[in-house]
Amino acid sequence: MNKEEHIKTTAKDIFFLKGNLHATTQEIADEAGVNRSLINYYFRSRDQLFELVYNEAVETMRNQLDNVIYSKVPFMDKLESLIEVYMNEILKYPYKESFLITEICSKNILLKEKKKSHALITFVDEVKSEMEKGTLKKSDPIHFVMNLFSLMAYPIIMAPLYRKLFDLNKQTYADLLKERKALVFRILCD
Amino acid sequence: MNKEEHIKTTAKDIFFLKGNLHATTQEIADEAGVNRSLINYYFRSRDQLFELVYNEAVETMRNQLDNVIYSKVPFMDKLESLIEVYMNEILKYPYKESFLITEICSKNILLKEKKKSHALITFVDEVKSEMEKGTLKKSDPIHFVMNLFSLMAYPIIMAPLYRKLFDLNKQTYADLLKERKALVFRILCD
Amino acid sequence: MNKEEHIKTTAKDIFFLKGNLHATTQEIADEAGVNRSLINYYFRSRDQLFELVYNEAVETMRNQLDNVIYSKVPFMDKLESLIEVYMNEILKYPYKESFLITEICSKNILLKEKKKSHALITFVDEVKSEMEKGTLKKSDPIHFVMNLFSLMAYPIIMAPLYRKLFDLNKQTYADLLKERKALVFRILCD
Amino acid sequence: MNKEEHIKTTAKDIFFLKGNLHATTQEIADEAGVNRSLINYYFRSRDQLFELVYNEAVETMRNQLDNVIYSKVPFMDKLESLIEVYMNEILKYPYKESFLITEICSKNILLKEKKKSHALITFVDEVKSEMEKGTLKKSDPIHFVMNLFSLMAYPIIMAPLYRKLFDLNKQTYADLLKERKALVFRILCD
DNA sequence: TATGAATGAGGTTTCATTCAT
DNA sequence: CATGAATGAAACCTCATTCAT
Repeated sequence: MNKEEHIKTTAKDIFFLKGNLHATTQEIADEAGVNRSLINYYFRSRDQLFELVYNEAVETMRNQLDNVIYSKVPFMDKLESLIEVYMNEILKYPYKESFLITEICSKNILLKEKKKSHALITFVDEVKSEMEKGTLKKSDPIHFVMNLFSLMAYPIIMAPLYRKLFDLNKQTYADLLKERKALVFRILCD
Repeated sequence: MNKEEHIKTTAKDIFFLKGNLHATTQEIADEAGVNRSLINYYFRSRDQLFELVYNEAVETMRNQLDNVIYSKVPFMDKLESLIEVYMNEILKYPYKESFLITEICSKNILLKEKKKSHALITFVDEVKSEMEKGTLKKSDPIHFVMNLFSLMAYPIIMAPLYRKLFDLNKQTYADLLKERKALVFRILCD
Repeated sequence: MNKEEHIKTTAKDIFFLKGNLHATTQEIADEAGVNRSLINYYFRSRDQLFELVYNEAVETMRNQLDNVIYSKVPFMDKLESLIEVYMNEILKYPYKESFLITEICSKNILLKEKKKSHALITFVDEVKSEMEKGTLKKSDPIHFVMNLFSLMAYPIIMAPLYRKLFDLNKQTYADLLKERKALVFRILCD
Repeated sequence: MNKEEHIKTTAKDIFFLKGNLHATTQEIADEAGVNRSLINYYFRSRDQLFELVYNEAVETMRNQLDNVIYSKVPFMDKLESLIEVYMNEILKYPYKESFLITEICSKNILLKEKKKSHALITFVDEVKSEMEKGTLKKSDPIHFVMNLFSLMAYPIIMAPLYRKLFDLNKQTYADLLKERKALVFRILCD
């Protein structure tokens, strides 16, 4: 069993699945069943471990979305895939987005990434062209993108709140989220 | 100038406007221009200060929404007001929601509040009756509520990310958000 | 109601009756029902308040013992009175002795008092002369004094421990202590 | 040199030999010649260190007394041993008893220990049977126990006071205490 | 005389990190 | 490769005390 990889996986789960973004090195070490110093040995510092697993998670997501966006299928099929892929991914690590919000957005860690995402430009262009064709309702494509991601992400990252508010158990809520895949599609395309 | 109130306001801004949820007592004291111990003098501990300002912010929001929901106006007008009020409020302290996500949702702080919100039930009932009348498209009212809040909140709490992705300045983004008020209404009621 | 006197009495009870030698000014103020700053106003500092009430308690004790020692009665009567008076006094503020032990003995606060107690010398002289007369068993009078005070004080300051060890309620233990008055006398004089 | 053990020993001496019950972690660290945080590393908190060394000291005492009490020797020999052992032990850490008085007795830390000491019961029974045999003067055995421990402990824990009162140097007082071993025996058995 | 506000000293604890093996 | 020991930098909190009415 590769300890380095094991620590990374454990950390990823603690941070982005369990949502314990402020887990200490001790907590991670305990959960992974290794000595705390080992974390420093492999990753130099807690922050570097964090950054590493965060970047890996982002990378995985980006790859999947790129695959969809650059696939040669009609737009509507692409949109459907995108919803499927994105919602599945975000369900895997719901707190990765939370992290985006609280940590990255407030500090300006984002500023590091310089170039605008090519995949994003590609997708926006397709949206624009669909609007011109009349297959999508006309509006600023940015709104389209925002709507899309809002409708997908927010109910997932706010799951605990909504489950509480509407008194829903895990399975019921999971079913609700599954329904949303079709629902989101309909809202955006009708 | 009342220092107690001033510390509270400063803290609220640091926590929920600037998004520095982990601000130390020293940072808060410095920003407020007071001696650090004064924070303990008034609020006993950092945590109690935090809880206090958080609860106050939640309370303010709740009151505003209640006013809208219990107002005697036609549903569509009510929905319009609700969008107006909620988006304005969330713009005031965007990171209050972030806090909800990362801290409250992951731990089970939510469990404290026992009863389901009466205002929420009222609103859901109205949604249901509009669906029966045919003025809203039929679906699970929970989806309606989720859609509504997703479309409003997510673009605001993700503002820094979107501004970066689409390379937009503050004003442009603010205009975009203003546009959304009508847009969200249309999406839900089309 | 004289607040200065009231604070003093309250402090004395907290310190030497309840045994809370480390009571804070706040605790004392609360118990006395006054503002904490008032304590500083009257007594300058916590330490000075402490010293004051301690000295007063010591003074009271000393006066009572002096009265007995300098009284013109036969030695055996004097000894009986002394036991009566001392045990009653120590029951009033059992933790005053504890304080002696932990605080005064370890630091050298005692060094301040310069002259040997005249009353003590008087008493020791009388013990010596009783020993010469044969009414008391011969030994170093210091041992006599130590025995006397040990037998009286220790069971009182250790009351909570003994009550626990022998599983005795308050009243039973009080009765036991009352019995000791005669007992101590017998042990020393038999 | 094992630092953990060394810290414990140092703390024990500071607390129960020197009588500085309120020694700070810094003082202990300085005295032990270690970094202050090391105390937390090994013992988690100052309180836990304190409890640990206190319990160890109590345990040592208890073991020694148990050995004496459960030894198969005539009662009078046992009593002599008990005096020898107890006085030696209490001389080692005189302030351990002080702690008992001020801290434990006033709060109800004692309540934790549930069962009555078996050794104590054994000893009391033996005392009772000696009284019936007529080798000890008849009285409540509790008084016998109290007398015994009072005569041994009090002059030791009050040593600084008595040395001052009678103007005795360390050696003279030590000699006096040594004399007391026989003296206490005589008083109880005469 | 009395008090609420404000301060500063001093203590404890947590935690990431470094050291030495 | 792995670990236990050790360190130092923050952070927090409590409290006595002082200040200004």
